[in-house]
Amino acid sequence: MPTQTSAQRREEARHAHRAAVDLCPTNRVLDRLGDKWVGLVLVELEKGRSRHADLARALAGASQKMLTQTLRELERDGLVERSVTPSVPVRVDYALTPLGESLLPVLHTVTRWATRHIDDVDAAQRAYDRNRTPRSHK
Amino acid sequence: MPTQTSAQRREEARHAHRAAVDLCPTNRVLDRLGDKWVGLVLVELEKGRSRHADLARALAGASQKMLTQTLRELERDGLVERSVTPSVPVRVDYALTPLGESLLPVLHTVTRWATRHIDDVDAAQRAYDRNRTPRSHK
DNA sequence: CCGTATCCACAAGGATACTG
DNA sequence: CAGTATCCTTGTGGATACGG
Repeated sequence: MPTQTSAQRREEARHAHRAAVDLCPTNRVLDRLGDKWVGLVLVELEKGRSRHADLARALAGASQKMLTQTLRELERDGLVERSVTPSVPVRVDYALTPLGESLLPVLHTVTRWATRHIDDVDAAQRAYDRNRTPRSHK
Repeated sequence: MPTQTSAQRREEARHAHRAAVDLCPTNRVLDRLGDKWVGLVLVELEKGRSRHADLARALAGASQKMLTQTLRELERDGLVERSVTPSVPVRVDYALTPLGESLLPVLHTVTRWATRHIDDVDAAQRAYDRNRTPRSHK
């Protein structure tokens, strides 16, 4: 008589595998890169140090909350450096750290693939949708 | 007298910018790559064609629903090909398409950066957290 | 064996208003 | 100017059960 049912064993395996996935460096990086505004911020900072207000202008689609949150996460990861100049009003600049700059080539690799193959992806999506959503007339 | 308030103009700009972001090939790809199980599936299929059940075993952490959903999305994007052998019970295999294989080097670039620099990221996070959550004793 | 349908919890993201 | 706090809507992912 087993001390655990097979369902119990499977659930344990699920949790163990999930913990491993969450620790996996690649997945952690993909996760960060997958955040909605991270790519845009990196591209913007690649042009050079930038003030908060300038970033806000460049990322007009992002809410103030999301912009700040994104910058904080990147700062915590050591990818972005935040520097405050205590004037009145205060001036806050953001810049890539060396670690952040080392990530740029990775981003460029993604961008290159995307621009080269996005047409293929679009075509595939259209073909897929065509076969599943046949023209309404029967 | 302006026909729109500045608040209205800013909101329009937000929406316009967001639409552009959603269309941007790079962001679309980052979005897909950021999906929780996409990286794992690609790594698994890189080893070769695989049955659904084998993928389920390899991705023990993923629920059946998410596994299927992930595979569908990748199929729709033209990255993965699904083939059904109508035996009893049915046998379903998944394999990378040439387009999917062309994405592997991109993934490897991410993996390489991640394994090389994850220690730096961890150190940065610890340092950041240390300065914001000072030891409880005062 | 493979897939779908439901229902559900939680996290991500956004709108707004307010502070130093 | 930069940031925080609050509230709210939506999307993502998971558990479970059922069907071909």
